[in-house]
Amino acid sequence: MSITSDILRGHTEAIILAHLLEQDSYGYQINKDIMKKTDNRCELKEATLYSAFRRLEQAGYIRTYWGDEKVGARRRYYSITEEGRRAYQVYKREWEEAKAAIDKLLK
Amino acid sequence: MSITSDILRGHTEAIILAHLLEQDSYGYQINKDIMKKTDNRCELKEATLYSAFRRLEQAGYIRTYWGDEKVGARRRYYSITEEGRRAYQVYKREWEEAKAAIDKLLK
DNA sequence: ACAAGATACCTCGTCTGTCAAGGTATATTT
DNA sequence: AAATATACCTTGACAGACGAGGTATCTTGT
Repeated sequence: MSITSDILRGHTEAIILAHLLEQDSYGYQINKDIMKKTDNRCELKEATLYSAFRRLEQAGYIRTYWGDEKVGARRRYYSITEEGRRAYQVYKREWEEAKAAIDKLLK
Repeated sequence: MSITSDILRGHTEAIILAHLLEQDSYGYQINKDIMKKTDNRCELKEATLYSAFRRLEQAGYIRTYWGDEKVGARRRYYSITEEGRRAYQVYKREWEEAKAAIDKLLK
């Protein structure tokens, strides 16, 4: 069973930042990683992903640069900024709180 | 800190059903209960609540009737149906899965 | 007596994130 | 030569949340 987008909603940015915390990456790869890590239960659709990238960049949480692939399609890499790291900590704490609250409500 | 609506989104219906599992209730009361149970961290806004009621009724998960208050404002009560109970179990399982998945993604 | 606040219901229109559908280009496999 | 995988992107529609507004009743403080 896959996880509905309404449940994932609001976590997209945190999920992306969490990935960039480990290492710089690019859209296609991030997408694949998320699916793999969750046994295909979470899938961020491309359009969703790219709009999240725009928001994160706008907010100054990520920076972007083009990879220098000699071969194959070009890749746009993303890296997390200091501000992004701080934002991630907030997202993370929000998640912990939300988790506790929802657990209390869904007995 | 309060929980953003984007994080709560997708759980509204489950939260309402969970309440009706315990006992029949009405909008205003449900709203208060949710806030109390979560120390004011979760607040479903009225408009949100009522639109969820409409959806749940449409889906056949809840039934509604007017209370017979002799005094005070009239109350519209909601009660969960058998179908609603089954739906709740699905919502609940979805939540457990989503929780596990997001926990994996937000290290 | 009157105002303010709490209880209780509701609707309309706006906003925002998701995503289906469409597009481009390159490399590899059949 | 066609299909598949990699890799990027945009547009427009949709759905859920909610701010702002409304109605009516009862209680409390002054």
